[in-house]
Amino acid sequence: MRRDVFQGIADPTRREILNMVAHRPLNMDTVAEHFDVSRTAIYKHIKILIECGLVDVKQQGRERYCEAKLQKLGEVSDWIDQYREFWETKLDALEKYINELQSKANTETKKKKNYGKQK
Amino acid sequence: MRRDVFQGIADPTRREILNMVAHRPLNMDTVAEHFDVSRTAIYKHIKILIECGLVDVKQQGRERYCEAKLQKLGEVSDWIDQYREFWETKLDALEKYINELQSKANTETKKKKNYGKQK
DNA sequence: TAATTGTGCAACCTTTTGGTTTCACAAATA
DNA sequence: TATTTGTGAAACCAAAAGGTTGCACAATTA
Repeated sequence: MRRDVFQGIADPTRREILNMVAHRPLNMDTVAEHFDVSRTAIYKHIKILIECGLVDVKQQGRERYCEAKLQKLGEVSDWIDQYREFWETKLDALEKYINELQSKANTETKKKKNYGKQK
Repeated sequence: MRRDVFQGIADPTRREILNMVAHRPLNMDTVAEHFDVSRTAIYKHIKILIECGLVDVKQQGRERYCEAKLQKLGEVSDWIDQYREFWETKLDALEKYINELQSKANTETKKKKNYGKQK
């Protein structure tokens, strides 16, 4: 099964768990008590968070403390950043494309993109 | 079914679709041809992207052009930003918690968080 | 007009997701 | 020692995700 950060944060319960343990490490049951689904259900969510590297577990006596490893969020952040200009300049894809066409027409540059209909 | 941006970008195929149409609007089949799964499978992905507001469709004759609406990525970006200090300062949750404890001990402030074991 | 092209959708399938209840077990506590 | 507490895991379930094939149909093109 696919286990990447994007999937890790896809579920709202998991984002809530992350938010809890981001502030301070918490043991399993403390996390679970915060939700109205079963303890086991929360364990499964935590397991997924562990598998995709967003949470780390430290044993302490019989308790297991979850702590957030938020560095992984950087992957998502980086992915988004490459598109930031598309929305922060208030241009949508179409406007941006038209701009590209116009500058191409003006400077007679050769094609760089390859998604076009090539038939 | 849940339809938010987090879920929209959870699937790698959908991220790839988004990347394609971010650069310029493309009609359905052009997008579909780029993948080795069936056209219908890609349509379903596009449908999800539409439902969570990341893609918009413009009819043009019998063709339907998908264009990216990347503003929605801002929601994810904002969510991540609230945790940025946790990883960019190179502190993990535990260190940060210890720091919090220390400053509390020093200034005798009252508790603000409520995730603690209150039993 | 006939054939092709771009699309939508229904029906169906398998795997994953998100949940449950139940049992087991070791550590801490009365 | 007996009980409570924190955890793990198995067995099971319904629904959602992600995929398929096949048909329908209107717009375009030969």
